[in-house]
Amino acid sequence: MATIFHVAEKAGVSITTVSRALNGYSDVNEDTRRRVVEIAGELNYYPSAAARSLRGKRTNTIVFAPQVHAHIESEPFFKEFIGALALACFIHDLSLLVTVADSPKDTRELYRGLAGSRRADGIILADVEPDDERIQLLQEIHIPFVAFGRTTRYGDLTYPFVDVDGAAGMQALVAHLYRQGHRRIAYFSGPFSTSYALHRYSGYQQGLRQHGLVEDARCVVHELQDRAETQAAVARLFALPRDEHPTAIVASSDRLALDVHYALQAAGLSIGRSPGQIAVTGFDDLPFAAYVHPGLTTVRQPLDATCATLLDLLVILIKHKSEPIPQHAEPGLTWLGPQQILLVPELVIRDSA
Amino acid sequence: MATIFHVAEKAGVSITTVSRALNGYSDVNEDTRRRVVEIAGELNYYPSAAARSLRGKRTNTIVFAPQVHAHIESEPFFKEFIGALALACFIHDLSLLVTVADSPKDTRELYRGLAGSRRADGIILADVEPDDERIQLLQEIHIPFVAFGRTTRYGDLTYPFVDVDGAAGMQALVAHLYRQGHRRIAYFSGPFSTSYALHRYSGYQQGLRQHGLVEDARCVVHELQDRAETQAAVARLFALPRDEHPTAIVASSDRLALDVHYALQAAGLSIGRSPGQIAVTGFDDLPFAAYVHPGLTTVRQPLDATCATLLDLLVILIKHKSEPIPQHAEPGLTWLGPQQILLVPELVIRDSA
DNA sequence: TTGTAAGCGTTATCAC
DNA sequence: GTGATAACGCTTACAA
Repeated sequence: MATIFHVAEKAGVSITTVSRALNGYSDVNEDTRRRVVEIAGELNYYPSAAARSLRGKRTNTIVFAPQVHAHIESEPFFKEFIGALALACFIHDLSLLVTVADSPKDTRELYRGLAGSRRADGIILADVEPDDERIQLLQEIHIPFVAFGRTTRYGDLTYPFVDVDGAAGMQALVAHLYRQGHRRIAYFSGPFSTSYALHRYSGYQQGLRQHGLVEDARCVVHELQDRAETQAAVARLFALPRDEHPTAIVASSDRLALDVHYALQAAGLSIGRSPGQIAVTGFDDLPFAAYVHPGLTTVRQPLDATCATLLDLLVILIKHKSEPIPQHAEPGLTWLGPQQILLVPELVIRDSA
Repeated sequence: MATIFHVAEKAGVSITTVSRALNGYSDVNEDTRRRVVEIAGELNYYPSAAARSLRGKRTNTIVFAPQVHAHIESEPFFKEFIGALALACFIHDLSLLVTVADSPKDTRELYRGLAGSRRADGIILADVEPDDERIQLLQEIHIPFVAFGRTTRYGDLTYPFVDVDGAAGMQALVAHLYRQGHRRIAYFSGPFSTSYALHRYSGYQQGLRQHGLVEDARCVVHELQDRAETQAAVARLFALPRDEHPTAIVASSDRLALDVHYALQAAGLSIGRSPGQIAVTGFDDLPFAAYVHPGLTTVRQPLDATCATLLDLLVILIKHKSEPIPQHAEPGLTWLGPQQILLVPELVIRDSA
């Protein structure tokens, strides 16, 4: 494998000159540079990543470290996320390292290891929990990071994040349902272990309030874990007196909406916008949302924009370490605080609601 | 950030001793080792990955390098794949680097760069094409790799791969349909740019032959690109004389099966196993397959086993570089050649067929 | 059982 | 414009 020495030798110059020629320094004779570049090509020379990171302080690598393995397995959304992130990294000419840890303890160990071994310049966090202890850990460790998602205390605990405004998305959904004539709107949610679940729920509540509707505890179900529980919840809903049946069910995610979908069909209820049908909505706009029948009305997370923004932020943090971040204006983007960006999701209306 | 020097200093020993103590060498006094380990813990010391790779010849990193960006975006399967691979890497204590390249030319450049910069010990290939030029490139470059999927000439061009037996899966599907009484079985396929598409199709043909059925060119559609094309193809199918209508449609992937699903419903045709309904099958068993209604009968790719096997193979290749691979027997696993493994997929029967 | 020292392939600092 | 040379943090002969 060719090293800088081989190139230097063949070009008849010193390694210093090779390094400078290849790294675009100005104080190199143009002829020399051309020769060096050409020979580097012939020899198939690429600088050793290890030597570079050892010498310089950059690895040009960032880590995507989702919290729990369970998510990577079961939450289809995070698969989408990795794909978009890989693309964004490619654009930024960064390598993407993907790690998984099973338990919170492993996670701590993982982060410490990542920082200690200087394997990466920065970390992208996901699955942020309402009171995520990783934030503090990373701040202690002193490694640049950007989270996808907010803790509940993001106000005091100042740290960089990008989040999609789940509350706004849910409000748009409720407004849409209201316009369609719905007055009894149920809400189904998965576990509240991540904070986006909380935001989405509060968006639903705000949406109701904005239209003068009152939340009915019997129509709100939290912590739904699997399809069986969802089926039971749907059954309870339609065991209510007939005039108290909800006409729409808002699910906290597309995944859950599918379960609702299934449960309704199993219960012999029809899904859609026509009178007599039950409206169903999701959140995320996963690929299958367009494919189920009827097509799922949902809220699209701007995945590419999210990943691009995450990386933009992270790259700045890595470069300037502690300089303030310039807050530029851009449509669909709100600054909640320094380095704290909120993106607006988009309502996607299909036939289910 | 703590280095080996800090640990050595605080422990009152030389850096050699620290290195040996931490790397589990036998010729270190037990007391010394304990002290070193303890101090390393206190100081939060982790060896620098860069220094390690520079000195030793290992990076403990492998790359997942799917061919084309388009796949990462549009082929849901590869998202699943990354998740499973990340987990397998975690188990092997390896870091997983994910890269994407847009064009074949970029891919060449990417691989050369990966090898040249010694960023990783090995590569996992995916999206293998019938006559994939990357195989030869990687062999020239001399970097250990294992492919997920076969070229058509895998017999002569000896290279390591793991593949799921698509032909066997399709045969099982056809056999299942035959048992259900189907005699006119259509086949819909996406582009033949990857070789698994070819294998699946030939499995369909073999399946027909095994049951004395004859392939009807009018019921076989290839190179389906999007939903519109699929809809048109379905329309053509049912524009045939009534007694020549197929009673089942075998799709080459779950993704395509969803399009078929959609097209049939749009055409007012019902999907399922009852008389008068059209049977539909997929391939992959993506998460949504269980969620669509009716549940999609399909073939499950053993994803975890695939990734585990890929890594087992790759790790051996990295370690022994050129030693022969021991071919151990295991259920559901066939050795096609040295370092060439075929895994058997599993029929998953739901309500769509 | 422990320490000394060489070297992995870069880039940055200085001198020429 | 160019070239020695030190340093980055580690592992591994070799010496003690």
